[in-house]
Amino acid sequence: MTDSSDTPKSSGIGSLSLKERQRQERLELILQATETALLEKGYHEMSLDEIAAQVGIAKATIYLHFSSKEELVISLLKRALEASLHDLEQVVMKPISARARMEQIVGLSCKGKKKEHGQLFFALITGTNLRKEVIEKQLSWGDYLKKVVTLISKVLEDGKSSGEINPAIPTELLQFTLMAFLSRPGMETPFEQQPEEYAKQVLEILFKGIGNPDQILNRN
Amino acid sequence: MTDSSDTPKSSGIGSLSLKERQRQERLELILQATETALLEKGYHEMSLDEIAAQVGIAKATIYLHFSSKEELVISLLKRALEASLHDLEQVVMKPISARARMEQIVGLSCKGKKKEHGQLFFALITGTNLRKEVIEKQLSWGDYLKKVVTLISKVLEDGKSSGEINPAIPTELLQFTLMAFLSRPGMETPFEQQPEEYAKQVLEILFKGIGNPDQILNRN
Amino acid sequence: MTDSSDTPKSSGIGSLSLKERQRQERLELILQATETALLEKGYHEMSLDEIAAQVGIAKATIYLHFSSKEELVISLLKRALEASLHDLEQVVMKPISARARMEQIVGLSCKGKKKEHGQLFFALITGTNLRKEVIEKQLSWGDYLKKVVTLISKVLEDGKSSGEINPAIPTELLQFTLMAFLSRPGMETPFEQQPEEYAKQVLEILFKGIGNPDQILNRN
Amino acid sequence: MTDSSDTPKSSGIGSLSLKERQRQERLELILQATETALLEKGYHEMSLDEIAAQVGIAKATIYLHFSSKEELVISLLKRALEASLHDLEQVVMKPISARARMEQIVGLSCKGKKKEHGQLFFALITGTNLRKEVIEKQLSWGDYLKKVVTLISKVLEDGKSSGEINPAIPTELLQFTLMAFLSRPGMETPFEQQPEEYAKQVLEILFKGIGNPDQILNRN
DNA sequence: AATGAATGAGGTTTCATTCAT
DNA sequence: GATGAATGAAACCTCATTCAT
Repeated sequence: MTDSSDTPKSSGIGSLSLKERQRQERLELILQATETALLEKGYHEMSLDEIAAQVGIAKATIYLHFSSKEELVISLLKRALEASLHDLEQVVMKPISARARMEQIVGLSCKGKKKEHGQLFFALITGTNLRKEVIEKQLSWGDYLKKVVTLISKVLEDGKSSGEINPAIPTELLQFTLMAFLSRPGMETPFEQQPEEYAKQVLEILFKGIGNPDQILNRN
Repeated sequence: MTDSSDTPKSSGIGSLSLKERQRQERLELILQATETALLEKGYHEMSLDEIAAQVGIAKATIYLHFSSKEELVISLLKRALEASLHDLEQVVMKPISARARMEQIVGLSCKGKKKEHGQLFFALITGTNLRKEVIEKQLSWGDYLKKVVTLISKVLEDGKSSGEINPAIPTELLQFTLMAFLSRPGMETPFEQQPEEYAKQVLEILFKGIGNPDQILNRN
Repeated sequence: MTDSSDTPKSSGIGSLSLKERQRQERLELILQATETALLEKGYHEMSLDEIAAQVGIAKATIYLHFSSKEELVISLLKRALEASLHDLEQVVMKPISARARMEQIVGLSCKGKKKEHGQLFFALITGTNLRKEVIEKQLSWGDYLKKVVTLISKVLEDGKSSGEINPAIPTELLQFTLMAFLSRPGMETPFEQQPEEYAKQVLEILFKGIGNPDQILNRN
Repeated sequence: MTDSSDTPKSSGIGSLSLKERQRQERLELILQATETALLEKGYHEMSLDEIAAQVGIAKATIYLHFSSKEELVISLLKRALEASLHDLEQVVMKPISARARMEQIVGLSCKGKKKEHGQLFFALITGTNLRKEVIEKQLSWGDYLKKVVTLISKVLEDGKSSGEINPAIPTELLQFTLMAFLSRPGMETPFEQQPEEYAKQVLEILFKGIGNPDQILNRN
């Protein structure tokens, strides 16, 4: 109902009124507290009482910004998804080789965690414990996935065009292969502390394969 | 408290008494209903009222088999984890090439779903929405992962020994690479309906890489 | 409904049939377990599961002897009340001085505890946590009290007749005074381990009072 | 959790804010309803549904004042114990004869009932049916008894010093004797409607004893 | 605008009691 | 006759949501 996009009531004075700025700050605090709680405990274990206490406001005040608990979380996740989509787009558009871009994409999925936009891509949703129904309908998860796939496809096609990537492999399969490295299966990645190093290694494998080069040479 | 491993009183007649068989059947029904509800709605959204109604028994009856909601779910998941570990072990021990075994392992993660032992590996836990604390303490998730990694490592080492797999790649990285294909990032795999075909393709990529063979040859 | 006074079905053989004797033994075990649990935990905290387990029978078997949990406890208490009334009567009828009998009555309230008939008199009911309604209607607590008072009155009247007790004191007041020493206010009595010694001391006080004899003499 | 000792935010206006006063009033209503139910039915038979209905509020509202059923009852009893201790202390400190004070102490145990602070002393706890464990741990019943005994001892020692009480009788025995009259054995006291008259009579007996004065005189 | 207070709906759990074998 | 199994009724407690101030 009430949304973060509410326009301030009086834009006459300079820019935003003091009240309005405070309001925005509070909204930000609520979202941050929610993010922390959500990643730590998941949707159901997290209570609005807790968040209000964390921010230092009354529980009812949350309802001035969001019409329900679900809307609060959805709103948070939407922002995160948009941000991750934005980041992904930035990388995809870079004027560098396809492999270099792929490396950065894999790196993206390791950074961030709770700091920047809350991990990246899939891992974000995984830990929330939201109903699938909600994820699909409210977050348009399907649409999100499609956009991600489209962006990634562009890089892959670029790779094929430039001769970096084997054009014989169907793009659909390449998509899935790359995306498999973007979520985490509940276990820590190796090189957890050095995402760049990790991404480099993954790409090396991805491109050269794990097969023994001797046998491959022999095969030809 | 009461567990599925309770041995029947074995009155010596034939096999299991009628009562005992009925008991086992109902326990199985409860577990199935729970699995369905768990995968569909997650731990919190699922209620015992619902499960009891589904099975056609009174809610209190569930407590004859499990001492709490948590124990019910934990018990279900434990069975599934053990089953998946068993399946994995079977494959690992087969006297076939490492690559063939890896192909079957990847295939395992696609089959089953709710049918056989409830998906496989990680995906199973992902959708439950159980508290991390519970997952670790009650399910020994850490131990489970270690066992999986150990089994997979065996195949990978075998591959290195037989010359199938590039020995220059650290096994730790190989482990993670393979496991990345065993969980699903919330999206359908391509060839969803033909796990074997899908597994074959993945292995092809995994071994040969996605790099353009021409360039690779040139690089040497 | 079913009561302990059930007559055996076939009294034809000698005395009681084997079955019947076993039945009586089991009933006794149930009552004992109930007494223990009742004194330890009170009516509500005590469960039939617990008692059945203690005796080593199925919970449903208890219902072959008593038609409800309440009836079981009532039955137990009734027996105890009757027994205590019997003991009291024995003492009252003894051909000894009133004071000696009073001493023994006070002593009665200290002995027994869980051993014999479960404490005595009031203390028994105090710890059970039964609804007052039940205590009155099912146990006829009022009738019980009346009988106790009547018996005690006899001793007191005897004391007055024999010149031991001051005839100027109303018997009603004497009754209450003596009975005050028959229940315990949730605290241990002094001389807890020597009821006889304790009873002797109480009687000494009861007869001579706690006033300073010098002043009393002076007063006259 | 929230306790009756929470200080109002004291907004500086006059005394307590309207909200705060209403809050206190309802808390008082809850406690009264609880007291009634507790004395009437005991801890287990009494339900929060019932109390809420009695007060005319929702069940959940009770949890705004007390974090659990147990805490509610404990809180009620604590207040009553403290009040009774306060009353006792007032009497003990009065600059009147020991006997006069003892008379008032006995009188205390008859007044009040549900009206003032909920009976007095022991009788209060007796009817609640709380687990012994709780009574001891949460209510510090042992400590309470000790304080009562200490206060009473003071009066008794005073009596010995002033020559009112026979110094040959051990104080410990005197304590118990007096306290025997402070609890009620489940029966009504005589002179129920005139506590002062009753107390006077008890003290008369307590001091002079029930022995026949003629015999006592003769004995000397 | 902000909040403290109130609540209704729902969930898990316990047990005395019944019934088919 | 004895029992294991099944159950219904009820209790406590939580929390997202609303409302009066």
